[in-house]
Order: sequence, then C-alpha cells, then structure tokens
Amino acid sequence: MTPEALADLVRTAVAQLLADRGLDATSLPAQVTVERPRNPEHGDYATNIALQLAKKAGVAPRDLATWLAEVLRSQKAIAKADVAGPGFINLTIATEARGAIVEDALEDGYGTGTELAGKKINLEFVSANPTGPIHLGGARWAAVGDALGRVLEARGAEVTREYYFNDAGAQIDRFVRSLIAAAKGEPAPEDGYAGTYVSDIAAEVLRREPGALSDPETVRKVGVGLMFDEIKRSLHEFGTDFDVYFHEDSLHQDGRVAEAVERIKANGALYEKDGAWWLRSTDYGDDKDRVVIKSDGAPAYIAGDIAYFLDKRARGADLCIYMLGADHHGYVSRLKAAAAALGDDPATVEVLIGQLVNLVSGGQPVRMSKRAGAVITMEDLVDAVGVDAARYAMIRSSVDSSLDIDLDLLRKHSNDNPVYYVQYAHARTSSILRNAADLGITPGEDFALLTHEREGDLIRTIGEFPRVVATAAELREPHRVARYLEELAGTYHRFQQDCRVLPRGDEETTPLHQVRLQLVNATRRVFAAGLGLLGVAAPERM
RNA sequence: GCGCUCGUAGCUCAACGGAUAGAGCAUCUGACUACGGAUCAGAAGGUUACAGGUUCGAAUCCUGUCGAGCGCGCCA
Repeated sequence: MTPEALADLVRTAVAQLLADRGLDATSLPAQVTVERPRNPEHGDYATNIALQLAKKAGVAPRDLATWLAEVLRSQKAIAKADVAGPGFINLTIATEARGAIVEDALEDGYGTGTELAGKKINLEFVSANPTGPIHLGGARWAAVGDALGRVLEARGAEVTREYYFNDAGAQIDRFVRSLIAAAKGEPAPEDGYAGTYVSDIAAEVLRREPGALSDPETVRKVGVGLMFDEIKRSLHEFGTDFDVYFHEDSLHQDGRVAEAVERIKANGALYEKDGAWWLRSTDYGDDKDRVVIKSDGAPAYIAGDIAYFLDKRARGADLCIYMLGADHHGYVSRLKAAAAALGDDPATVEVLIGQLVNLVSGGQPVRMSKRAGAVITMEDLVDAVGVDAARYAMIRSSVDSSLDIDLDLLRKHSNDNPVYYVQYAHARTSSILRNAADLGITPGEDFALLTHEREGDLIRTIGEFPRVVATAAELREPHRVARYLEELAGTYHRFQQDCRVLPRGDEETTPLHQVRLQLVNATRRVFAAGLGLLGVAAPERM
C-alpha cells in the first residue's frame, strides 16, 4: 500500500465515520494526508485528521481518533492503528502490503503526477544583464530555476524557460563605451565595466570587424552579440538551457512597448502628473507609484516589463513565474500592478524572491567589486568544484536564506559536498545490479520476505518520493528533492550495511536475495529520477 | 526614516502549525579477509536572537525590541 492509497483509505473511513455518527461532514478537507512520523516507534505513518476535525464536529479529538482507529484497524492492509498524544493516529502497514510501493517505483514515471497537467507556465530566471559574465548569484538562479522547471514538468506542467536580455538602454551604452575604450587600449570609463572579459570581447570585435572603431553601432552589435554567446555558453556548460532568450530591445523595435502602453492608457489605468504618466503600483504594495511614460514621451524601463508580460500571455502562458534576487524585490508590486493595468489577473504573476549569495573566505565576507572586475563568476565556481557539486550546493538550500559560499573550503573539501553521498549511493546500487547481472541472478517479487527493519525503512522512504516532488512543485522549492535524496542515500547506505543482497561465494541464490535485488533496482531508479530533477549526474561508477 | 526578506548546533544548512528541532562538515570513540570504507555504529554539541500573544500544540502565525542583507530615480 502506497502512502497515497493509505491517505485515500483514511479519507473514506473518516467520511463513513462522520456519516454513521451523524456528524457534520462539510468540514472534511478534500485531501487527507498521512505523514511519516519523526519517531519510527510511532509506526509507518500518522494522521492528525482527528485533531483537525474535532472542533468542527463538536467531538473530543481523542474520541474521534479512537473511533477512526477502530474503523481503520478492520482494513486488511493496516496492521496497526493506535491513538497517541492529543489525537494522532499511528498506522502501520501490513508487511505483505508494502510491496505495492516497490512495484510503483519500478514503473516508468515514478514521481511524476498530473496535478499541473494542461498548465502552461512561463518560468523566467537568471535574466542577468548582458554586460558581463554570470556571477555566483546568477548561478544560484540558474541551478534552482532549472531544477524548478524540471520539477514542475514532472507534475504535468508545460514549462517555457525564459531568459530576458536587458539589451536596451543606458547600461548597454556604458558597456559599448567600455568595449571601445578597451579596443583603443584606454582605461575603462568612470561609469563603465572593467575586467579581462571586456578586453577579450573588444579584441574579438576588432578581429571580426577591423574597422569597428569608426562605427560604434558595429561595436554594439558585434560586442553585445559576443556577450550573449558567452552567457549562453557558460549556462549551457552549467547544464542550464533556455527555451527562449528574449531580447528587450526587440520589444521597442517592433512597437510592442508603445502598443502595450497605449493599451493600459486606454484602460484608464494610468494618470498624468508633472507631464508624465504613472502606474498605480501603490495599490499592490509599492512605496510609490511608478512612471511608465516619462515627461519627454519616452517609455520608462517598466514599460518594457509590461509589454514583455503581455507578450508572454499572448504566447499562451497561464502563469508567469519570475525568479528574482532580493535586490529586485521591489518589482513584485510593480509586476502585479502591471498585470492589473492590462486588465489581467494579478494572480497570473508569481514572483519568487531569492536571497543573495555571499562569497566568504576564512569566515570573512568578500566584497565583490564589479568596477574592478574582482568578481567570482559561475565559471570560477564550476572550475573549482565541477558542475554537479556547484549545482547541488546551490539547489540544496531554500532560496529564502542567503547562502554563504567559501570557495577555499569547497576546493579543499570538495568531497564534503553531500552530492557525493547521494551519487555514491547510486553508484553502489548500480554496482550491485552489475554484479547480479554477471552472476545471472534475476530479481524476485516475494515482497513478504522483506521483514528486516532496514528494508522497511528503505521501502517507506522510496514511497515518499512522489509526494516530495509534488510538494516541491507546489511550493516552488526544488531543494526539497535534494534533501529527500540525502535521506534516501542515508537509508540506502544503512540498508546495504545490514542486508546482504547477493549470495556470497558459497551460498545458493534464495528468493530473499532476489527480492532484495528488486528493492535495490527500485532504489536505483529513484536516485536516477531524483538527481535528474536536479540536473545532476547519476554516475554508475565514481 | 520607510518597506521587503532573514536570524536554528562551532561552520554550512533542513524541518508545508504537529509528537523527543534534524543532516552534513569539524571534534572524540569504535567497525576494515570491503556485494565499492566516498560507508556504517556511537558520543558530544540547542533557552530555534530576545519579550509578549494566539493555539490542544509555535522554530513556523500575530505584536514589539535587537541584529543582518537588500530596496526606496521621470536609471535600466
């Protein structure tokens, strides 16, 4: 019996109980969940449904729990149902019913679901300014955003990954001036960009267009193009590719910005003050209203965002998710207000704010000075620890917390990264499967033989996978998958320590060997699927 | 000053309002004729920044204080 099936069973039992006792059943939640109790002595699963319903039903929680436990005990698949504490019900699954979990895990697509089926999600992340390489912060969004996209897809969503190139406006002008200065061998402009990448790109521009210095427009075109390529290449090497690389400039060129502005103006969503046109972003929590059309008639930056949102919706997105760094948290209200001004539902805008990545060395924070070009890039991180360790370090913690990265520590103790703990567990399962194949041993299905405590732990943990992925998708928190894999790895390592899978040299192959082999097989598949969701390799040997 | 986010073991971080707050690293003690020891068993480490409140139950929700990061342009 899988936890999902158990939850359904509990729900049915509750509904029946409420009806039998003539209690108010309207408060029964649509979804009843069972949880893994922290303390294994409490049983395989626990439900607090009696606590949730007691007050509404007008019954003492323990009474309700006692009645419910009685109903549940009559089920064949449930070996034990005990009331505990204020009204928890602890449930233990019959040993012979646990095989369903292993069988599920052996199916293709274990962990996937359909609750997001038919939902088109536009997922925008990274979107770093194309005036330099991706930094540590961008690496965090690249890893987390990519993993989130995979998790959402696993639960049925149709995801478009998108990178918004801010290639219009003053910062690009500064970048181009920096390129020209570098090409002439002059120092970077006061408000420009330094760093070797600037001179590298400047040199490449001159190599391709020797006469470029006389034509700033050529420098812009070629130089910015090279920067785009560089960013795409480094992201690709990081394992993150986008479906759409969107150029802000294109919105201005073909009139979509003007069109969007006209539309919200016609909606009466803008007001005029001091010769400019303003958006009422304060209605959505902003500090102050924002200018959309400047008094000189030119569109402000936010006008591009409005047109971009309109374009995403026109391309069919039901939901637009923006992953932004904490330094952009002010955008939340503006983007919501923009959607409302267009006559759209602000709920189609979902902004995820992630805290920043700090670089530390020897416990001291290191200031990354962009002006001096003294920055740690995503590529530096990958060079130091490799793609898998870099991605994993970024993904495994919640984006709600700022993250401290100590490069020296990572370099020195690269094996300390929990990713190796997980990958090694996968490699061990692969090794056993290889050995079994060499010995000609085939998996068995006599799950009732799996009575060892470690086997039960492993089966229960495998059974959690689909719900972990579902929760990660629902809460937009891919780090849950990473944490789950660490738990699974620990459970597996302990299993392999205590439970011999293959027969030793002088032993005959028994059905227990064979069913354990099947359990290892299922475990390996969950590791592979979980690591796949994170975009991290699942090596068969290390 | 106002706003947003955060504050959990020595360090890096978990814990969708649930039971005794968990992992890894670092420290200490054990298991090596090992289906791969990149592993396992155990010890030690906490007033979840602080003070109130709500709740059967709070690290989690509410209020205040302290501390940290970020944001407060007709820049992009």
